[in-house]
Amino acid sequence: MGFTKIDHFEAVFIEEARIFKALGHPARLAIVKMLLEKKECVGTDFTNSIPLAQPTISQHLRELKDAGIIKGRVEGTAVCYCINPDVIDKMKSNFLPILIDFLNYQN
Amino acid sequence: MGFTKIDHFEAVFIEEARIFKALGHPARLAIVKMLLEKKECVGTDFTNSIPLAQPTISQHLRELKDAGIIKGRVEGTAVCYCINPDVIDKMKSNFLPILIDFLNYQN
DNA sequence: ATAATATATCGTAATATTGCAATAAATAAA
DNA sequence: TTTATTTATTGCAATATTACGATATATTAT
Repeated sequence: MGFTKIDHFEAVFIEEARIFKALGHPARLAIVKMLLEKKECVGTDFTNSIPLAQPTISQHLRELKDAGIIKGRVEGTAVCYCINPDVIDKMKSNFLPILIDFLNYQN
Repeated sequence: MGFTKIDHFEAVFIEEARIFKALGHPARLAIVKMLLEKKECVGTDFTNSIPLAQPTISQHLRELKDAGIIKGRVEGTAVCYCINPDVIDKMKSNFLPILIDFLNYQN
């Protein structure tokens, strides 16, 4: 079908999967890594370094925004993007535990 | 189009996005968390606790296997699944750095 | 050999995702 | 006001994903 039967899963699982999914595309990963490094980027920074058309990049930016990973604020004709500070807490509560479980995993 | 122009992105990015993508579905996240906790599960363990049809779960298991996250070994009529030990290194090299970048992020 | 159990595969339908050209919208500069 | 710049939206085509019933396969038990 192409949809996810999210109603059956715990809310925490769905939220966590949502973040993983948002990071599960090379272009979105590139965007996030640029923001982690440079703190702030405008749209042209992405269109200049990511080999996809501007509307496509705009779409990926919106997906990251919908997932709560980035934020944008209008700055003249440009939009200045940054990591959403709220996502840090999500990483602490969701990502950190599962990563630790992976690293502690004994065969 | 629905396909990803992976040819333009660095191999490391693609590999990393692939892992995130594989974890980006509640059912697959549930499978992985069960395996991290119980070390070993057979197929019925998943079909008993995840509210999806058996073929659907089998499909998710294969995706996790294709992404290199889990392994399966035949055990009588059952298949015994576990975390692929190789994934630990992947987590160390891909997952850990970006998580640290998130946690160290200063606004 | 037959039946039971467990998993995988096939076929198919519905929905989602990815990508881009064209265009709109919004602000800044001339 | 007109033009340039930057971003978002629309419309569309192609491909991918999700889900499940039916069925195949493989092993074990009777």
